[in-house]
Amino acid sequence: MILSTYNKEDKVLLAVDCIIFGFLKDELKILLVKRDFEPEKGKWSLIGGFLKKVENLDKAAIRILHHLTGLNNIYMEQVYTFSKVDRDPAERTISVAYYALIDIATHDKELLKQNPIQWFNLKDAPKLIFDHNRMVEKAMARLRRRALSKPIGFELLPEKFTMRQLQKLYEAILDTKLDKRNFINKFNSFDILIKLEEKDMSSSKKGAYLFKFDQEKYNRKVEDGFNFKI
Amino acid sequence: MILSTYNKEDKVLLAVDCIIFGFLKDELKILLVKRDFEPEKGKWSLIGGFLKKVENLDKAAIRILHHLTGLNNIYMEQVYTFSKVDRDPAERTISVAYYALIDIATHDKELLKQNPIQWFNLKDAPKLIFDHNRMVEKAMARLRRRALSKPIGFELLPEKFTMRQLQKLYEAILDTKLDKRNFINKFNSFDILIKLEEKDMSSSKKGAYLFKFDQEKYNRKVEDGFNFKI
DNA sequence: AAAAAAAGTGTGTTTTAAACACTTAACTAT
DNA sequence: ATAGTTAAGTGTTTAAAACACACTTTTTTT
Repeated sequence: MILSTYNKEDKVLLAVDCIIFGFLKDELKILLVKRDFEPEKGKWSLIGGFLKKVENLDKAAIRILHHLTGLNNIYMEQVYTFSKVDRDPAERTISVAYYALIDIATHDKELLKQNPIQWFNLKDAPKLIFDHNRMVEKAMARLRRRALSKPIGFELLPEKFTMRQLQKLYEAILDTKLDKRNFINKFNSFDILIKLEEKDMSSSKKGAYLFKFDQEKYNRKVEDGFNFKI
Repeated sequence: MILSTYNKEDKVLLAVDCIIFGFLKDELKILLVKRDFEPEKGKWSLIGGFLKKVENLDKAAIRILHHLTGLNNIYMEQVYTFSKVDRDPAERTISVAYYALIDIATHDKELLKQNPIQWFNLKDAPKLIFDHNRMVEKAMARLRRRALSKPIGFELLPEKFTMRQLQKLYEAILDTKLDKRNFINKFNSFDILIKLEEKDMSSSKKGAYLFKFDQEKYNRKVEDGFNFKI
């Protein structure tokens, strides 16, 4: 067999850029890195790198994220491939965007060592290089769609959380206010939460019951999907 | 500025593969091509080609589809990027899948000239090369999701169509039987159809009223989305 | 004139979504 | 000790949407 079949075809650089969402203090956040090479050195950027010949894109995303942040075992999902001809002024580069959801508190130690990396509130994140802002928008749209069709929260919240935190997470993602009672009724109907004896005392005198996800039921719902109508 | 910034990075071939769906005689169909080069010469394949340095992916998809089928002005949408290391045995190739919906009857003349191209019923399509069957599955999942969140049909049906055809289309996409009365009630509630005086006599003695889409209302619904719950 | 084949049409029931406000618990300040 | 403050917790009623369901009409064929 001829191995040079495609010889006359153009080859391109294939990048992977990661949109890492986190949630802390009722705010959706995004992890950015100060770029330390040209072009656009010193500007804020998504966490990114190049695909190597011997790995697939999922692997590349994991490797790149780990290399720049120290983060391990983060589940990522492909969002979209961006290919405008002059998106990177230095060289023709196509970039595949991946997004991930992580609980900021859990992963804080891993992150703190790393230097030019920082969480920003999604709302007041800086302007990013190239088409990275469009990537964030696209990932955000995906996250919103996901929140309406599957349970979300396991990856973004600490193991134990209050109903209020969960509601604030949905409010942040869907960018809307929700009624407390309807939210709880609705969420309970999914039957994926376990109410704990324990209370969280940090946000009120009375204290708020903590919940955790029933992992098995949660996963089943992720498979089957549901309809969370706002 | 240095243009050799990324010099040490690997470059790869970037392919585009097109999943072209059609609808005829109550059946969802897919357009395939008999591959005329190695590897896998003579096997059935999605319509595909390689990205050139000077075009973006959307443009490449349009060019490739036109080149192999003669089809023009077909709206395509990116689905997913496939990157398994050995997906193409000849050379490391990443492929971006695009899907499109077309009305078979309207485009038949353009297609007939082209030789090794053929419509297959989705159900009994042949085994395809590489990971193309997975691509079709992924595109099909996208199509299903799309049918539940936006109107569909404008691209797949002839200009004038019967309620029965529309229902059969939804049944084919969602792979389920729907109740005639409920389907009509539901669809009418979207208010995007115009009932014509004309009847289609081809499928019954009595004849069935023809409908067409109200283009403007249809487009508005595509923008806003809706919830078609089966 | 009866049979066959597809088209056309509406209602009642069940389920789901949405709106809505007061009580409880624990602390704080006087 | 008492009144005030703050967030937590909890159900019901109403409105809308989904679902189940069966007979009549039109025209051709025999």
